[in-house]
Amino acid sequence: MKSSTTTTIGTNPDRDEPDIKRFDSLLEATVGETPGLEQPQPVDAVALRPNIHDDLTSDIAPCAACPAHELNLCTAVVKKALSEADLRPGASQLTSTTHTVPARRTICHPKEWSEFVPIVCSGWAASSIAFPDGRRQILSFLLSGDLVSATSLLVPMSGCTVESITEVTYRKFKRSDLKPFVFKHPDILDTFSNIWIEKQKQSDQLAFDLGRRTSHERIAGLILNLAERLIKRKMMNGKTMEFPLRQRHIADATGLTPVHAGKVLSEIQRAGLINISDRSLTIIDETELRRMVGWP
Amino acid sequence: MKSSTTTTIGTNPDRDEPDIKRFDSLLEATVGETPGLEQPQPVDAVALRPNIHDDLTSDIAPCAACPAHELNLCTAVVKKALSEADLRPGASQLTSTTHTVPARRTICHPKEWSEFVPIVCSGWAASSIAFPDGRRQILSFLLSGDLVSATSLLVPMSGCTVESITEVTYRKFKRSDLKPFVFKHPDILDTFSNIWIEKQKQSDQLAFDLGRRTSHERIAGLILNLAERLIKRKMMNGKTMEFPLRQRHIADATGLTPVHAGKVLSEIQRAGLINISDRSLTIIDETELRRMVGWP
DNA sequence: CGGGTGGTTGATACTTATCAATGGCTGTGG
DNA sequence: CCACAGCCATTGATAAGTATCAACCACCCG
Repeated sequence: MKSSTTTTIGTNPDRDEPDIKRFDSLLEATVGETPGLEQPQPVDAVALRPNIHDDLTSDIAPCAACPAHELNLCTAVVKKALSEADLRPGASQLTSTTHTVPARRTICHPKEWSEFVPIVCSGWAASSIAFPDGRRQILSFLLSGDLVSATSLLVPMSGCTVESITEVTYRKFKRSDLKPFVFKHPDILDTFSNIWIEKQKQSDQLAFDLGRRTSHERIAGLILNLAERLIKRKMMNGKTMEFPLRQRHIADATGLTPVHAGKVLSEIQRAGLINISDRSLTIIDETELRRMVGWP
Repeated sequence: MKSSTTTTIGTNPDRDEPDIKRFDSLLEATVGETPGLEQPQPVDAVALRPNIHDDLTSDIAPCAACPAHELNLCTAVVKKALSEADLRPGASQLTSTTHTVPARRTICHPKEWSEFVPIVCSGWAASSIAFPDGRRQILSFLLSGDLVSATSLLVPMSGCTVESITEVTYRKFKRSDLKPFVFKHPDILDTFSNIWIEKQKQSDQLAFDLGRRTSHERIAGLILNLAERLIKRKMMNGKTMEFPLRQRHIADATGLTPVHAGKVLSEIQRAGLINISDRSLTIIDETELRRMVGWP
C-alpha cells in the first residue's frame, strides 16, 4: 500500500526502508496509461549535478531530478541542510522520509494530527474540503514541489483532505526538525513566506472564480492554470500535458456537477480549443482559451 | 475626507495631527442611522486601565477600549512595544498613525504598493477582488481588530480592494518598523502566524461555501459567521447586531445577485429566523439557522 | 463473462439571474 | 416648505444556467 525510505541529513543517514509494502490489488490506470512520460531518472540526475555533496546525495538525488527543482522548496531546504552539515557536522539534523502511495488514496485526513510536513515529489494529488453529506470542494491540485498544506509548517492539522489522483510520492520532514531550521535561515524563511503569500492569493482567486464566473470560464481557467504550473515544472510536452483528472475532479474543483463539467468540457473541445484523449490534454487555441477567461 | 493622528512608541511621541481634513460633503447614511451605538470611549478606557504607562498611553488609549482588545493583535503589539520602551528607552521604535475615513471609500487599491500595515480599529470594511467588467467577490468583512490584509506584514501589495462600509478608523504601522519587530518577538510572531493560519482556513471555507452551498446556506452562514465574530468583539447586544451591509454587499460576499440575496434574506425573515430593521439584525431562531447551515 | 468505474447524451426540474416596475428614503436645491 | 434625483429594497415575470435523473456505452480488470 505504501512504500517509504528514510533520509537523514547532518548525521549518519539511516538508509533502512522500514515500511515497504507492495501496492495492493487496487492498481491505478493512469500509471499504466502514461508509460511514455519522462519520469525523473535518479541516475541521470546525479550525473547532471556532480557538485552536490557525494555521500549524502544518494537519498536526495531524486530531488535534484524533480521537475520542480527550480521551484526552490525541497531543493532549497536540502541544499541548505547539506551545506550546513558540511560546515558543522551534526549541527542541524533534518530527517525526511519518502513515501509512495498508489492513486486514489487519502494521504492526509482533515482532523488528523500529524507531526510531519509533506511535500509532493511526483504525481498529482488534490486538496479538498468535504462535507458529511458528500459535497466536496477541491481547493487545489498538488503537483511536484508543492507543499501538501501551506500551513503545515506552522500547525499540525491542515483541516483539508488530501487524496492522490495518480500514484504519488512525497517527502515528509519532521515539523519539529524543519520548523526551527526554517526560522533559523532567513532565505529559507523567505521561500516559505512566498509560498504562504502565493497560496493566499490563489485561495482568493479561487473564491472569485467560484463566486463570480460561469462554468465555461472556470473550466477554461482551470486548464490554463494547470498548463502554467506544468510549464514551470517542465512537464508540458509542447502544448500537450498529462491529464489524469476525472470529471469528478474537475467538477469538484470548479463547483459544478460531473455531468455538467463533462458537457462544458466537450463543448470546449468541439469548439476546437482543446483536445482530450487518452488521459492527455492538448491546448489547440490558447488565444481563444485565454480570451474566454479574460486573461491577457 | 480623512483625518489622522500619529503615534510613536519608544521615542518622543509626536502628538501633532498633520493631516486632519474634514469629511467632505459625501456624508454616510449609516453614521447618522446608528446614533445609539456605544462607540469606544477613550476617556473611560484610560480610567479602566490605569496600569498602562501613563505618558505613552494617551494616543493608544483607544486601543484599550477597542472591542477587539482581547483579540490580541493591536494590543499585543502596542503593549510589547511599551514594555520594551520601558526597559530600553528608544530601543525599538514603532510608529503608527490613526486614520478615519467615511463610508464607501477605497482604503486600499489592489495594485497599489503600500509601505504600511493597516489594522481596523472600528467600523466595517470589505476586502474584495474586482474584475474589469464589474463582477466583484467580497473575500471577507473586516471588523475591529482585523488586519486589513493578512499578508500585508510580509508584502507591500495585497492584491485586494478594501472599501469602508461604515465610517472606519484604522491604525497604520510602518512595515519597515513592524516587520523586524514582529520577527524579533516570538510571542508576537506567534500571534501573526495564527492570524495567517486562521485567514487561510477562512479562505478555504469560503471556497467551499461558494462552490458547494445553496444560496440559503450561504446567507444563513454569513449571518452566523458575523454574529460569532461580533460576539468575540463584544459587539452583540443580546441577539441583536448592528448590520450596515447593503444587499449589494451580501450579494458580493455570497456570489449571488443583489435581487436574489434580498429574496433569500426576506424568506429567512418571513420564516421567523431573523429580523432586520433599521440597519440592525436580530437572530430569533438560532437553532434553526444553524441547522440550515449544517452546523452543530 | 461480469462488475465496477467513468464518460456521453437527452429530458426534465430546480436554482439563480435578468429585467422591469414600484415605492421608500435621504439629501439637494429651489 | 416643496419637488427632485439618487440610491436602495421589494416584487413579479421571464430567461438562462446548472442540477438531477436515467439510460447507454466503453473500458479495464478480475
